[in-house]
Amino acid sequence: MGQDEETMRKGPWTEHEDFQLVFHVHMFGDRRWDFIANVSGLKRTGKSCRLRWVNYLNPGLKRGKLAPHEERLVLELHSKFGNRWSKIARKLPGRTDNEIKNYWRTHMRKKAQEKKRVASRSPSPSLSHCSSSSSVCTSQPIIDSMPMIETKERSFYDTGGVKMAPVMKGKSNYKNDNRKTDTNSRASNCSSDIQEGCYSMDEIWKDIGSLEDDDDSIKPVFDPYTEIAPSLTTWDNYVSSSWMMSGQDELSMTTFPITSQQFSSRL
DNA sequence: AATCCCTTCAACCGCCGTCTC
DNA sequence: TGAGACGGCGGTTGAAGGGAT
Repeated sequence: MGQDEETMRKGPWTEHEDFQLVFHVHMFGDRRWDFIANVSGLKRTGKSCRLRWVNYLNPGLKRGKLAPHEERLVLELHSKFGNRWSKIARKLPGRTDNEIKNYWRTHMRKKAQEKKRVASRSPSPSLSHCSSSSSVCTSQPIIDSMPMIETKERSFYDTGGVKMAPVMKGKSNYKNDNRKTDTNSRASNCSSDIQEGCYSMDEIWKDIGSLEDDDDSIKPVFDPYTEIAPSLTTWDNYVSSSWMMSGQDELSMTTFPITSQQFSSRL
């Protein structure tokens, strides 16, 4: 990799970075992450790009709480596969391994706490207790040595309704971005708009679509919604003809087909 | 109103398997 | 066939939100 480790950005992604990543995945497919990391001008590792895409930006992702049938499926599959999160995730379209892993940790911990509480209250040593609303009991230990912290009682399946916007959840997804200094852009108001889903990925995709309409020099090589990666031929043709790869390594923001200004004006 | 504590989840790390040369 | 590069996976961490006190 051409990028110096120390110049690599870490931490939360900004809207602009997301936009860049989405654009480049749209162009090149979701396979060659190191290439995308270099070409996009993002100071991120290929790994980081992949993770952001897989766990957050992929348009095929479902957002919000797991449906009851999904919860049951997770329980069933976990009893079958254990902590093979990616394997479990594959059975739940639109859900990521990270999401399921987090779900398992938080909800199983709750369930374990509840179990513990019930056990300590009831003199009965019965171990057949299952969470009141759960129809599935796992046959193996619930938690892998999870620390038990006594908390307020709450039902394991306390769904409480989905109150988050499709993409922007309760808290901002752009923790350390520079919108505070960019007072003119729509992004500058984003944090207050977040509850209303200020700028969802749908919108980003829409924008990318309209950009392509505007400028016929930018053509996707695959349809992100079909998740078909570009063929190698297309890829190579594209690379050799569209980008001036002579400088290699660094196709920086100057070659990014959308300028920062255009980007902010679209926000 | 201020502070504390708990919960959530995005993102990082390290390891391992696969691919490419 | 071996080495290096890369991608995928599971475990873990830490920032931020929000409820409780």
